[in-house]
Amino acid sequence: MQNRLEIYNSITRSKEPFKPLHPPFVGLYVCGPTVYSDAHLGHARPAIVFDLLFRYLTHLEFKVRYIRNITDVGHLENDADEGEDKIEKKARLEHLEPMEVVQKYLNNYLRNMEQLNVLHPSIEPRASGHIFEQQKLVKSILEKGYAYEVNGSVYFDVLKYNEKYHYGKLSGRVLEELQGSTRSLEGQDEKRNPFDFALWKKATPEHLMKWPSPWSEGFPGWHLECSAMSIKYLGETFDIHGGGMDLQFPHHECEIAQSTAGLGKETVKYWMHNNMITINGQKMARSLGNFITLDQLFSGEHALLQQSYSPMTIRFFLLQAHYRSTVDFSNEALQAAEKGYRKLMKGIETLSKLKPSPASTIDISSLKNKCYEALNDDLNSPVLLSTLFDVIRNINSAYDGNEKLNAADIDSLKNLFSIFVNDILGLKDETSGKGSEKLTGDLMKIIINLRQDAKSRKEWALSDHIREELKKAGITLKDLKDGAEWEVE
RNA sequence: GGUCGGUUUACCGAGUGGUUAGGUAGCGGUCUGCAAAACCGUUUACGGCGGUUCGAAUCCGCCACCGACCUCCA
Repeated sequence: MQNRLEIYNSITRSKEPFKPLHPPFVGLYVCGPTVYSDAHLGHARPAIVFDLLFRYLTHLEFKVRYIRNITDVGHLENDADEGEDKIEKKARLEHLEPMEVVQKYLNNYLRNMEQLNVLHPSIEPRASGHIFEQQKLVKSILEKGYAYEVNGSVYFDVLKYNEKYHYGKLSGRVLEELQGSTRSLEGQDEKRNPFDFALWKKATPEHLMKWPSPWSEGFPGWHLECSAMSIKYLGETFDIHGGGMDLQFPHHECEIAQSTAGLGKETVKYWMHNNMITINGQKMARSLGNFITLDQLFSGEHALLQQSYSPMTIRFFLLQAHYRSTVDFSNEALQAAEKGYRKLMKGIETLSKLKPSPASTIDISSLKNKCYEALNDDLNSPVLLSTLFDVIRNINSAYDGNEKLNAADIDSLKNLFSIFVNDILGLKDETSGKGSEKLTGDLMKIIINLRQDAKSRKEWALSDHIREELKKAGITLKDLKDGAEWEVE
């Protein structure tokens, strides 16, 4: 099983057998968010996709070091390497320190990830904490002659790089074509070519987040942090680098160029890219303003939402599609996912209630293999789920007495769901815990309504009896002008 | 304009050159005091036009439409 995993490598545009560089160790780096506003549905996608990969590799007994960075510096608001820093802009708008903005939205992002049952990566490094490493890489690139300094800023020399290496190999860009199509922008006169990109930017006087360097008081270019931090924690060559498809160009292309120029060799073996969430057929993105935040999904408070959707519904919804396909948001699709998710959870509960028969009428011997085959085929979670639903139907049939399962088969099915549903897909039953609060509320509503009926019929003995019994159970009932409220002692 | 990807039954969404994906919804039935759940059955599709083939939704070509990237972006 262990060596059968195939993953789609963006750089070769084909599925390849996964062979770690140094088994049993696996290095995995994924581009995390820039924390300057609430996380939206689009942020959940890579988090869940690579959580699935992390969980599966761990299940296969690889020793995975999973790095997911937090970008807290260096993202400029406007066109290429010019304009205001996004975090600083938000800080100005909200009257906060830039690092306060970062902390606020980072906390929120991490809370959302926990709600989605996304495991914490091994390390969650922040760009601002790795300025030294980034400067070191800039120095190395300068020494090798692939960068130039102008007025305290350092730019990567793409043309020079392309003489020896291949700029555009990941995204399929051809430099001559880029030359024609790259927009000419204001304030780019420092660059030798419009497709050159900043490694270090000299800060303007009003810029808040800046650090001393040999070139100027300034800040690192956006692409640099991932190169520097992946090298620091995973080494000069590592296994997998992931992220959203929208990062393929220019971000990942520039990363490849920087790392290759600085180290003289390729760093990443497998590039994996998850596809986008769309809404009305268009990409969901902060900059397009068509996003729904995760908090809004969980609470239902958004004009486009007909209801709230639980974190596990969202997780199930995303796992029902393959990670390289786009997923279009709609209430209809989410409601279907909610019901499907509940059916799965209920089926697992039914399994635990099943009474063993002497012999089974269902052959479950090939199930586990089918599940592994689905995952081994480039993490095909939809096919895995379809296999699991076939099992659910069998379990329900057995519960209805149409099929039979013996004790050993019931045990191995329990084991199967524990592995694939809980451990690998990361789906958990959320009807207990948080759900029980809702249940209590609903129960109380029923009791209170019954008591109101009794009161309206002047059945005071009964209504007092209900109140007393609730008191014994630790619930205080308070009659209001119309209706009643209650609280637990 | 360039590069890349997509178009599947009512909706979502997999997939393979010839055999039921799965979920949701609908319809009929079983069960049931009613309802719900569950089960069984059912509706059976692959953008258009050509080509290859004994056979294509699956391979090739052309066309149409949609999208992503070419600015920041998950």
